[in-house]
Amino acid sequence: MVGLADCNNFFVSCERTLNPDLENRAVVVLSNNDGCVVARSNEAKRAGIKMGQPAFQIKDRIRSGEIIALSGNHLLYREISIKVHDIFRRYAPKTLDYSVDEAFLIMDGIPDSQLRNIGEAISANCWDELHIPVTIGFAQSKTLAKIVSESCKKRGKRVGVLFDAKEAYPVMKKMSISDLWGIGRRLSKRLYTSGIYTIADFADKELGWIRATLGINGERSWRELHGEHCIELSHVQSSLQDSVSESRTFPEDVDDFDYIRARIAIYAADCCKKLRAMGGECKTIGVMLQTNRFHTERGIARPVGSINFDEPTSDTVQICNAAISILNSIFIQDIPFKRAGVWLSEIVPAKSVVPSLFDFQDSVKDKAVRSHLMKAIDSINLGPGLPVIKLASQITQGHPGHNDGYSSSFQAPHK
DNA sequence: TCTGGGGTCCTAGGACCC
DNA sequence: TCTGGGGTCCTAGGACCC
Repeated sequence: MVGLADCNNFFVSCERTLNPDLENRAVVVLSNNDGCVVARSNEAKRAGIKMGQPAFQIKDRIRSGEIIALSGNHLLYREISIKVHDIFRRYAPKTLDYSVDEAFLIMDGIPDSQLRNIGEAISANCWDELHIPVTIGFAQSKTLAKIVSESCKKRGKRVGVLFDAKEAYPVMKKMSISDLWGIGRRLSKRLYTSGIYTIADFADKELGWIRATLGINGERSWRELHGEHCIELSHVQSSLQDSVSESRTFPEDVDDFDYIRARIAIYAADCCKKLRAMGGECKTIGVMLQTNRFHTERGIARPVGSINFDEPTSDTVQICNAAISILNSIFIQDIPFKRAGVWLSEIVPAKSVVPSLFDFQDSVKDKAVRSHLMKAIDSINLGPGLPVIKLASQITQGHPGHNDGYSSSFQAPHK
């Protein structure tokens, strides 16, 4: 059996731990630039606020006090997330951290009769110690566990256990196909045209048709609904991610090259910090620019470029230089951009890096010195907030009206 | 006027190999 | 005029998740 432990309305619940006045109120948490809704309390859901809804569409209801809107505090969420996952680990033989607010509990070797009690204990501990409400569903597959936990939330229950896949049928009949894990907006639209509206409709369809229409992922979902365990989460089991990235939407369209160059340098440096923190080095770096996807009158542009390094690296100086040279090659004069980002991929463990056959003695030594330099920078910049040490290329004058925690880094020439 | 960010996986098509 | 078959690898794009 596998369990899905899921925090209810996670970001809002985190905010409530700091401010009890938010209890029983319609509360939403907003994305970067206070752009759109990324978390809702039950009261906000009942008030008709949609996930991802642009904040400007509800600004009157926010101003009137009917809805409380908060800017995200992601450092807080990460801190609480770690504690919640620690509690999960106390009770499950093995866990797979799936997201900030969710984990799968692999209950191998635990008698079925104990599952409900374990679930109750986890939920009670999360509430007593952290004041975070958690719902847990147990079933024969991850997909079914998701369905069980979802249905528990709707009924206001904390724990659900499903021993036989067939018992899920009445619930699946009431759930839209778009609520099935692995079926998003596009695929559900396609399925509607074939007369599949509920998860039960999907489970009733013959497997051959599913395989031909949706490929291997559809087949896996179908099998999971019938109680077969077949979705693996390879990426969460390894300590090394496949890629890291940093990107931001600007508050306004920008065609100022120097401004964008400074952003790119900052994102690249932040990616490097993440990369070193997880003990990796990357072989590839990419840079991406995007025009405003809502202003399509003049068409949209999404220039991207990437570079492969001869040797895996996590050196901020080298990676920032590469990022800026990519930017130089993809930047388009006089086109206003709304978003920019940097990603690092083909990540390998730092230990396993073998010096190239053509690495002469000096460059090996140089690499060792640089590695010490990066460690020193990371330890000085330890912790949240603005970096103390950075490359000159990361310094920017900021941009009017832009406050994302970076712009204040350069205030006066004498600094 | 105002619309997020960070990830993973699969597939189709092209290049290349013998 | 006629011009093979089977395999791997890489990449871009599309789909999904929270």
